[in-house]
Amino acid sequence: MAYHHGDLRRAVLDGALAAIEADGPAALSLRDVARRAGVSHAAPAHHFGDKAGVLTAIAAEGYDLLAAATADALTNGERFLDGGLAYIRFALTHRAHFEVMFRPDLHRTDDPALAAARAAAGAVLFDGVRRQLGERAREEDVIGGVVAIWSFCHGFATLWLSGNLDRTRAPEAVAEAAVATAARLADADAFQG
Amino acid sequence: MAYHHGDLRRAVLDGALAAIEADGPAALSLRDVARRAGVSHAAPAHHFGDKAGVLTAIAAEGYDLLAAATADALTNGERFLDGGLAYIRFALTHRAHFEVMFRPDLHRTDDPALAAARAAAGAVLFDGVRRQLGERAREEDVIGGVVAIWSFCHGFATLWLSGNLDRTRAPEAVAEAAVATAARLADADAFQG
DNA sequence: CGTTAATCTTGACGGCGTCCAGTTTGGCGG
DNA sequence: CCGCCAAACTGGACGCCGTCAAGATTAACG
Repeated sequence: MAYHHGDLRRAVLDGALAAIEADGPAALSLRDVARRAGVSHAAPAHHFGDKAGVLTAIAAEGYDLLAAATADALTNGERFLDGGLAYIRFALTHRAHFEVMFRPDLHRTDDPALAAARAAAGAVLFDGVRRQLGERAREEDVIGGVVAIWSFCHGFATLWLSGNLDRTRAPEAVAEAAVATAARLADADAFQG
Repeated sequence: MAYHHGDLRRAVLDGALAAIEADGPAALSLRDVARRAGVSHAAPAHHFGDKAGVLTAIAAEGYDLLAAATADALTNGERFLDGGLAYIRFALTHRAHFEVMFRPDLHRTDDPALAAARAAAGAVLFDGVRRQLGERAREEDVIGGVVAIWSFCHGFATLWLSGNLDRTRAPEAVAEAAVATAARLADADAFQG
């Protein structure tokens, strides 16, 4: 085994992601990750400083991936919901990233790289909604739209990942059906009882 | 210090809840909880068997509290959304419970008491939606309504708790504004681009 | 080719969850 | 009122963890 690993940083991230995917973020052990990477138990700390550093890097990477995944759908998607479906698809296919990103107690929220990645991903969301609503849309409506679609998609993804939704149908189909139902209920003034 | 604590079970739960509220579930230490309860480090295990046992009990208690909190609003609420606002309010005021309930990797998901509490809370949600839609509602629509309102409210609560939403306004106001915006967008066929 | 900085190792420390054998205590049958 | 049993709790041990400090190894560059 070479003294220098080559790309230990990447290896630690990948090992941590695999471990989180398997057993959740709580069960992550840096020593185990180091062991699997064929490296001493203290090596990871040299690249990330800290366990929180590893999770911070994962969260930042997650925001980058999320921004890339949603950017297309939100700029080119035909429907308001297409960006949302991309969000859901990201959460389900990058479960480990997703679970770390929205757990502030696990990482250093003041990390500059993380803050930048988060801000960029947020900008993608806002711009996409603004574009859907047209340039003359009131800022108030943009915010409302962002909160609405973000909350729905985030909640759906979280509930799906935590096993609270019926998984016999495809997630996209379930989500679309829910939105369609909600739209019909809104039309029928069901929200006002 | 008396050899018998009196109600150590409750003391452990309360101590754990306080610790989770302060630093998140990942930072929970049974030894620390025992210390604060004035009891030996191995005492909690005698009541819960396990750290996962403590978290399982917290999750079950959370589902009971959630069911109670939403039952009123969903049966007596005038609007479809009232139950949802109760859900959000529960999440924000019982943050520790909420954060454990939806993290299956932290507790024993096959625990009978937990499964029963979860099923009861789910039944409250389903019945509330069914009542809002009328007895003649198709099961398909009930499911769609449940997924829609549950996803939105759960996502909103999660995003709020993780610090991703603007907290200068009251959560209920932000949530209602988002729903109103989404309803108008649905009316305007904005979902279809 | 030598020096310097980055990379990694080794060992130590305290804290953690969990198991185990032993101690104390409340409560119940007599 | 007493003795006894089961429940509650203690104290210590074990292995694993994250983190720190000091030293060994290597890559890169003048």
